[in-house]
Amino acid sequence: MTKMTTHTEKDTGQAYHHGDLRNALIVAAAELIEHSGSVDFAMIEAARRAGVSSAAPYRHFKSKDALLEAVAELAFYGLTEVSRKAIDGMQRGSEESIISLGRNYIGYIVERPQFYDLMWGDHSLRALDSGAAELKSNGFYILKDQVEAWCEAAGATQEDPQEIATKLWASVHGLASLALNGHIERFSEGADIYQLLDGLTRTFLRGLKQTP
Amino acid sequence: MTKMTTHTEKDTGQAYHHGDLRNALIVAAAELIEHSGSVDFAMIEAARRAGVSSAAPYRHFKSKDALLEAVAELAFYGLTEVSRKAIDGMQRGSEESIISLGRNYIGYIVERPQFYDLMWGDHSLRALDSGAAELKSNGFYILKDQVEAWCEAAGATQEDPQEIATKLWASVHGLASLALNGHIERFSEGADIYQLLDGLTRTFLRGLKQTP
DNA sequence: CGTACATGTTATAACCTGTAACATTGATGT
DNA sequence: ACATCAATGTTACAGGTTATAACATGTACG
Repeated sequence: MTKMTTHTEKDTGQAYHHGDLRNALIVAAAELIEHSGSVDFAMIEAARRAGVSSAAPYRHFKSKDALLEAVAELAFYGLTEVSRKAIDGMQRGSEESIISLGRNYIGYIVERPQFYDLMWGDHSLRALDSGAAELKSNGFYILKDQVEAWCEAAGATQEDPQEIATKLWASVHGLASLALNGHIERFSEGADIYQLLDGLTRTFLRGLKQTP
Repeated sequence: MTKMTTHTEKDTGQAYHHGDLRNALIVAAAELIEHSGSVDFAMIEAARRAGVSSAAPYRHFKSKDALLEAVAELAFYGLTEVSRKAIDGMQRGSEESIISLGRNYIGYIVERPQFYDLMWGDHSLRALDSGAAELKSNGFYILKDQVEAWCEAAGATQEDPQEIATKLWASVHGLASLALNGHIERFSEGADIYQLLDGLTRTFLRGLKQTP
């Protein structure tokens, strides 16, 4: 049913009554979240932005949570996009490309603090059943591909690349999460989060190259 | 009406009509969160559990958010407690004690998924001004102490122990966070999260011991 | 054309937060 | 004791929110 975020309407955008209300609501909700800093906006506000009545959104979304889930999907789509760009032109499997992915990941989250809860908060708990899970996973496979190449080059084949990628992902995700809560600044005074990312990644990869 | 006569209060706890309504409400809220799995309970429900009317809670908490913040503080207090126990009797600065702290941290989070948003979600963004920030930090210093001892023993003094602790914390926190979202199971099928923690920590520490 | 159906509107039920006005009780000074 | 006061609790309610029901309309399509 939910086929990504696109309605696959006529290209004019003025087909039915509104034309593209579903997408208009997603955009309106995203703007409201970005502006107000939280998901505590009223449905009628999103509807108003789209120029429809308060009940109209419920023709396209079963609940407010469903609308928020659609916004989250949009955010994950954007994350995948910028991730691809982050390693564009870089050598596959280089430490620099892995770090670039991490830097990009952190930047995406830190610059959109309002969306963190949407993407990894309680909403994501309920959203595992929908087809959106695949969308959320795309970014991981970009990282996994780089890690696989790195493993081949480094000869560290005793560990599963998928597991290594998961560990790297978790580390970077943790840095971003703590940064949002202000913990990075509090404990590592003056330490740039990107510097922490760089050091953490290189140390971890160095540890991998060692034969225990 | 109800005679809750548990008097374990400090100076802050008043013993007037109810006796300990503030704490009773915190406990009631925590139970409701644990039971329903989210913070979407009604204030009147917490009030009912404490045996008071719907408006009574507002004599002790300015808003529902304030009550949730108090619950979060309780959760952080509990985390610090179990963290202390996790390294009880272990050798200070050993890899095992660091891993034990991580295992304990992950366990605490994974066993209380309902509390994650409360502790690290959007609420924590607004709560940095209150004195609760210190309470939230106590757990970190337990880790930092172990890392400092580890650094001395390992002779890896070229990096700031506080920074190392921050990196370790971020890694473990990321693992816990991803586990809550079901990502660990999805990508590292069959991989126990505690096994990931163990491997990640040991690899990172091994990388630290290497002179770059 | 005319019917079917998706889409949008108005009205409204049910619920929730937080405040106002009033009631009660324990503490305190004399 | 007694009066008084401030803290605590209660009832009533204003304002706002989600979601549904009943109704209306325009688009597609035979």
